Parts: sequence; C-alpha cells; structure tokens
Amino acid sequence: MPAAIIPKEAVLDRLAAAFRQHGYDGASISRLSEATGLGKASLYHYFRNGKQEMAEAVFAHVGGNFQELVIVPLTRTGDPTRRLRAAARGLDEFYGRGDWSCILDLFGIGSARQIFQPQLRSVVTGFESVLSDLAQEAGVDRITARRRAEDVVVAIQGALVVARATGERKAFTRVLKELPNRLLGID
Amino acid sequence: MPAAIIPKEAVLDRLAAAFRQHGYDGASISRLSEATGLGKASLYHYFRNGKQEMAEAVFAHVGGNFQELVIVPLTRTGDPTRRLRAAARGLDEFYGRGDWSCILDLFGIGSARQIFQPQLRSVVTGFESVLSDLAQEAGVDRITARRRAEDVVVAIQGALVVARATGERKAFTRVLKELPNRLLGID
DNA sequence: GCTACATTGTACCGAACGTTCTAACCGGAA
DNA sequence: TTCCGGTTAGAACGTTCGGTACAATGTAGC
Repeated sequence: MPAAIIPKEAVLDRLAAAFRQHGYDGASISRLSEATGLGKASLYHYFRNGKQEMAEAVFAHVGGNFQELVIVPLTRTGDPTRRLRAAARGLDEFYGRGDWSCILDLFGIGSARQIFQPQLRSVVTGFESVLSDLAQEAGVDRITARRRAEDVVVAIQGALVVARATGERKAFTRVLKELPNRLLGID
Repeated sequence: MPAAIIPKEAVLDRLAAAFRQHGYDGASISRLSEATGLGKASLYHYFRNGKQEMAEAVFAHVGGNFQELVIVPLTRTGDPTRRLRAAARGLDEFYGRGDWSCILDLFGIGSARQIFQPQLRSVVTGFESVLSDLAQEAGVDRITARRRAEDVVVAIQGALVVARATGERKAFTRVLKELPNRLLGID
C-alpha cells in the first residue's frame, strides 16, 4: 500500500489551523483541501463523514494536545506554583503564543454548536476542576478555589478574544504570567 | 409612499440576533431574510451592498446600544461605584443576561475579520480607556487602572465564551457583580 | 512481475450560497 | 383617478457548497 503523503498528525494540525482561522462554517471543504494539500477524494477517504468528522477529529486531536501540554503538568506532583508555571508555558504553546483562537470559542458558534456544545461544556468543567483541585492542594478553601478556577478559564478565553480583536497578544501574555497569582494568590 | 412594514431599528435588532446566533459566515441571506421577515429584495433595497453592509449597519447599531447602555453611565458624574453598578446593569441587558455572544468575538472570526478588525481594535481600546479613566478618577494609579481596565474587558469577553460553552450564565453574572471590585477594589 | 489495495485526480451531483432582476403592490401627490 | 415611486415577493443568475463516483496511480507483499 502506498504510504500516506503526509502523516495524519500533520493533516489534523493543518485542519485545526484552518478551522481556527475561518471558524467551522467558514472552513469550506475546498479551503480544508488547500490547507492540508489533500484533494477532496483524499479528505473523504480519511474522514468518511465529511466536514463534521474532520471537526470531531480536530477536536479530539486538539484535546489531546491540551491534555499533554496543560493538564499533565497541572496534575503532576510537586510545588503547585511550579506546576502552574509549567502549565502557563504549555498554554502559551497550545495557543500559538496568543495568536490562535480557542476551539472552545469557535465551536460554540453557528452550526458547530449543535454538534459540540455538550463536549465544550465538559472540557470547561474538566479544566476548572483540575485547577480547583490544585488550588485546594495549595491550601485554598474549596469555594475560593472553584471561583478562582473559573476566573482563570474566563481570563484565558477572554484574553484570546481580546488578542484577536486588538491584534496584540500582551493581554494574553499577562494573563499567563499572572496565572499562579490568579489561582493561588491573595484575594 | 408605503411605510416600511417594520422600523429599521427592529430590522437591525433582528439582523444582530441572527449574526449573534450564526456568526458572520453562518448567517446566510436566507436566514437573515427569515430572521427579519423581509424578502431578499427588501434586504437588498435597504442594504445595497448586501451582507457586508448589513453587518456594518449591525455593528454601528450595536455600537450605539453599547454607548447608551454602558459608556454613558460610566462617563456620568457621581460616585464611581454607583456608575460601575449602572454599567453592569447595562452590560447585563446589552448581552441578554449572558445569553448573547459579543460582536467583538463573532466579527473577529472568518471573513468578517478582514472587514472589521480595525474597528474591533478601536472598540476595545475605547472601552478600556473609559474604564481606566474611571478607575483613576476613583484614585487608582494610572498603571494599575489600565491593567484593571484590560482585565475587566478580558473577563467580560471570557465570561461570554464560557457561558456559551457551558450553557450557564453564572460566570457572566458573577463577573458583572464583581465589576466594581475588579476595577476599583484592592489588589 | 503480478496482484491487491490504499491513495489520488477529476468529473460530477443536487443544494445552497450571495446577488440581481422583474413585476407586482400600494399609499400619497397631482 | 391617475400615476409616481418606495416597497415587496419571488424567480433566476452564476458560483460555490458538501458530498459522491470512478478510473488511474503506485507501492507492499507475494
């Protein structure tokens, strides 16, 4: 069998980039074909159910990256502040230093919403509970920990929106730098 | 001459609702026609340049609402905390109690981005500077005021994204309630 | 070299896209 | 009452949409 011209990993990365740039509804099959360098036939060969399956694969792939870059560092053992700094570095990479939109934002809009809303919800609550657990481990009481975890997720998402609107990533960079203080610091 | 079946105000409100629900690329002319109750001919009669002009009109209209509901209360005279609470009520209404997406988010995605990015930027900087001025008026030093103003904008945008993802508006409601503390409160 | 099969380019489908057009409608000025 | 012109519905334009069909390609295993 002829080997794939390009590894599936790379295909998913390029699909993700296209979805991030155009959103779900704006990412047409032709654009996805251009972005990957694969013809329509190849795309439909790999993703029998078309655009929706591409988006689902991207969602899973990106979720894996997030797990690896952010969740894993957070759930290690060791000093909570160091773990948060590692997660901040992971987030910086995961979001292309603030240049990339979050799938959580994009897939909550338009026709993607019908497909992904339940999964979006569980990603948010999952991330929040990992953050909250870390804060409690560092001695923060449960109520405060949950509130701060929510604040951190809100701040990350908001910073990405603001970065995209202004064309500057300074808000995003600052949120990441302040991440340990935002979760563990004084009220 | 026959009067318009529906006032232009109402048309813009319905167009805005449709854009908010589907995003720019997802809001097709047929959907915009359904949403307004106007046929394609009427839509193109009022907006000669089609979808782009509709979006521009919506942007201006929504911008006017924002000015009226949020900026005006912030730039009145009187106690800064009271003004912030009034602005919070305005934001609550402006964002449909947290159920509506922000144009700042939606129009930063896909083909709308090319059209609106400069205007998005100036909306953000404008809102931030009004907030920052208010904080300074309340005695906050300039550096801190600017940082907190940015934080507030980030928090509002992030809360809307999280609310859409989770289907709950509690994050948004909390951000609004904490708004005076977030801008004026202790570090 | 032959076969089997994963992969690909190309042509094509019906539907929907944004837009244009025409013809009808209808209230007010003449 | 006639007619003007703002307003309307809806058909039709060419293009692109998401998706399918199929024949050609080329390599791995025999």
